[in-house]
Amino acid sequence: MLNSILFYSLDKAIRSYRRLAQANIDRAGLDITVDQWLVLQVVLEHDDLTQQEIAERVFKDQASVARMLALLVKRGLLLGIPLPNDGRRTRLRVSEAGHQILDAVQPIILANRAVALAGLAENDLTVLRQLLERIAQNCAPVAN
Amino acid sequence: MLNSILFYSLDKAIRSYRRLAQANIDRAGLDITVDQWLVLQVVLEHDDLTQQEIAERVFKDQASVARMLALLVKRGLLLGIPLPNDGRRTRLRVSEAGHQILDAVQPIILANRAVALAGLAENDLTVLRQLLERIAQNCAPVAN
DNA sequence: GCAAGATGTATGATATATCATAGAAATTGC
DNA sequence: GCAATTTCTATGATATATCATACATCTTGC
Repeated sequence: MLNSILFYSLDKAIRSYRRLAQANIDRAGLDITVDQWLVLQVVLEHDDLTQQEIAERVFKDQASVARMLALLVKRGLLLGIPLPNDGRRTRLRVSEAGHQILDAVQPIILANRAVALAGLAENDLTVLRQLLERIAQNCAPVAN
Repeated sequence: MLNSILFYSLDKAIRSYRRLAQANIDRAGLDITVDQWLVLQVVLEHDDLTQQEIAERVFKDQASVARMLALLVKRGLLLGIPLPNDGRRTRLRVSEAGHQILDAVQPIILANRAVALAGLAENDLTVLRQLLERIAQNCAPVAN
């Protein structure tokens, strides 16, 4: 039975949450995806990362990040300024429009989390996080 | 910090597992994706479901399932036989090639699960599943 | 300095995710 | 029995996921 498979529950939980999050962002009239929001947030916090570094932080791959960044720049949420010391890269900066959308999304994300985690105690979350981290570690390819 | 966000851990765990699973399937020389495998497995168990019903079982949407079924038929893993009592539908059946690939993938999936869940006690899994189900339920849209 | 290797980015190909909608076929209400 | 509604499937548009690879640029070794 599918229901007895742990990964089914995992998949279901994350997909449910993502749908909820996206629905609430859409409902607020904000034109951004959850994934774009995440990348934008990472750039806000660190504007000197390579695509690969961003990819590791958001757990996507470099190709996905490259396309998302191009889209965010195209939409005017990010600015790409050529880096003088490395001709391959551009320094990314969140634009004014980007800041506005991040500010608008922030409370929605917090509300979503509250809804998603309703009824879970602080201790539950700690246990959950530990188990999930263990699974991720178990699955990680041996680096070397 | 991203690391303190539960959904980050969730996303990371499921993505790690999916990558491991796909890598091992690929390594075995089997030409099927994890998602295709899941759909094929569902059809094997119930050959009279609508796309919508399959979609609910695998927690995808109908459009995704439609495309995956078309691809599975095209690849010869599924057979589509028109249903006499409903001109809109076709009865899906797993082909001989489909059975072969399911049989070949089965042990790999089991091995993957063992690797992913190494070090987790039976009790951990129960707790984990309950918490994940609760989250999914919290996020589910009110049906009516 | 320069050749070899490493790093950073972009993109093609294919698969999946989602919404919206079109079109066909079945069901319902009356 | 037929019109209105519902159900089922397919598909367009756009976004993301992944691998592979092309290409430019940087770094290292010597």
